[in-house]
Amino acid sequence: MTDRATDRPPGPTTPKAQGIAAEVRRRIVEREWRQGDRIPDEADLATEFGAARATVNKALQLLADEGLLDRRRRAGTRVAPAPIRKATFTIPIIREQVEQAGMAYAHRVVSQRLAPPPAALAVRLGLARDARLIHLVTVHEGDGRPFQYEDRWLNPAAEPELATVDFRQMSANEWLVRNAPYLRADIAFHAANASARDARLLDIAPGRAILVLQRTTWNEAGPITSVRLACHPGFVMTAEA
Amino acid sequence: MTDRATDRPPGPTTPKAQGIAAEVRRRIVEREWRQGDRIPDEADLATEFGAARATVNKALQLLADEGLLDRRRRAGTRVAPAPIRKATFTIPIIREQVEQAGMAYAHRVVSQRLAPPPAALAVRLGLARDARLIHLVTVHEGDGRPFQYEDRWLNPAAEPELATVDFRQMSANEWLVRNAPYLRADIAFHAANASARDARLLDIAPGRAILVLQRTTWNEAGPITSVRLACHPGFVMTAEA
DNA sequence: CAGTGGTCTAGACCACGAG
DNA sequence: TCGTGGTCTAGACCACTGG
Repeated sequence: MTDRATDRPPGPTTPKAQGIAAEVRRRIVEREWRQGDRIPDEADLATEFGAARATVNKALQLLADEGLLDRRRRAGTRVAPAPIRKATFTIPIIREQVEQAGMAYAHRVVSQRLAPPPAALAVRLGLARDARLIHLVTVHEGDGRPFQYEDRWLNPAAEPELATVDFRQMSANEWLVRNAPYLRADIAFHAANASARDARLLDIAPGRAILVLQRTTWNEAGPITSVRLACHPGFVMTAEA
Repeated sequence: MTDRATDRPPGPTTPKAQGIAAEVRRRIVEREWRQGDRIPDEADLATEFGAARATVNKALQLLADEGLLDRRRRAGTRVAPAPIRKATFTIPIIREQVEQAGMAYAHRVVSQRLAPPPAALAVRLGLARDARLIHLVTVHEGDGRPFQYEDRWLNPAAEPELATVDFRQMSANEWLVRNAPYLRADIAFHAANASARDARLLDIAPGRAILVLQRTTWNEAGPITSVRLACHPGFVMTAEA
């Protein structure tokens, strides 16, 4: 009997590991196993569920990734005392964001020029003060009205093709998403009162609250790009967990 | 030769699957395999890397989760044409957030009373208009100054213990994180100009831009809580990817 | 219909770290 | 020191879907 299915009569299409994870999750949510409790080890659970240990391992790792379990060698597996929950959101292509909202997308380049990085940026990116970067300001529009505007620095040293791209054809946002896989990204967002410049480019009153995203991406050759993205008032970012 | 180590002389401590993932990632980032290209199937890669197919499978699933690969039965594995990248952030206990910033934490309950949900909330949560909820307004302070304030609705029908908790002892935020594992959560955030009430409770000028989080969590019995969290100006939320 | 990924099993060795 | 999770292997069957 080398096959899992031979001893499971109807066999629903739900993978076994997910079923085990769901059952363990239920026991936690319904307090059958309480915060801090140690739960049976993988071998015991494998017996209970009639599964191989590898399958139980997969299920428990899922729950550990969710933050519901703490797993440590020798110490066993415990229900996390204060589950650290994570939420994930997608980094979209702005054009698709606009189009999914049912609006016609357009973007226009406000300015583009070669320039050395400002001091603060040079420090943050770990670049020399005299590095040659592309400074690009772009407005993304939906139905002809400003939707987001980005103030972006691009580093051709990390991504040589950047020097040859025409950003009027395809926005830097989209070009990068499609062509420049990154290894690491830092993201931060905060609220800000629109500056005079923000207000002008987004066509809103100064002082309006806007959501601002700062994102920097890196590959093995160094920082690719760092961008400040100012969103139109009313923009809502959603996530799930 | 049933052991992986016997045929790998030095064997660094990096798990094999991660090493394979790193190598495939490198080939993608460096354009050896281009967006849309089909890559060798699992069996071939297993041969190339001298690993079992299950190990290769694990590595490729990692990359698929990162959004770098598209995998489909029969069609094979391809480099994602427009990698959908995700970022994750942690849902913290506010007290720990404050303390990690080096401030003394305190919280105070502004108001607490039983009340039926407002119409909009009832719809959003799928509750009857006459449901009995706890409406709780709390201010979280760092070094005696307002840090965040929350306007929260709690549903004892989904979490009976809620009815007996003294939220002056432990904030609802912390009690929930520690005691009420949830199955699903919706999160949204946006920027807002502080209303008169926001301004009063956060001790700031009206109109200041604040970051607002809306979060609703659910368990199998229904919605547990829905909260509007208003953060002090200057608050920055960070994420990684 | 047949190739490819998805999943499971049984067995094994290893690394870590609590006791 | 030794129990527990971490990982790998070889083999197997299945589910899906492109050609």
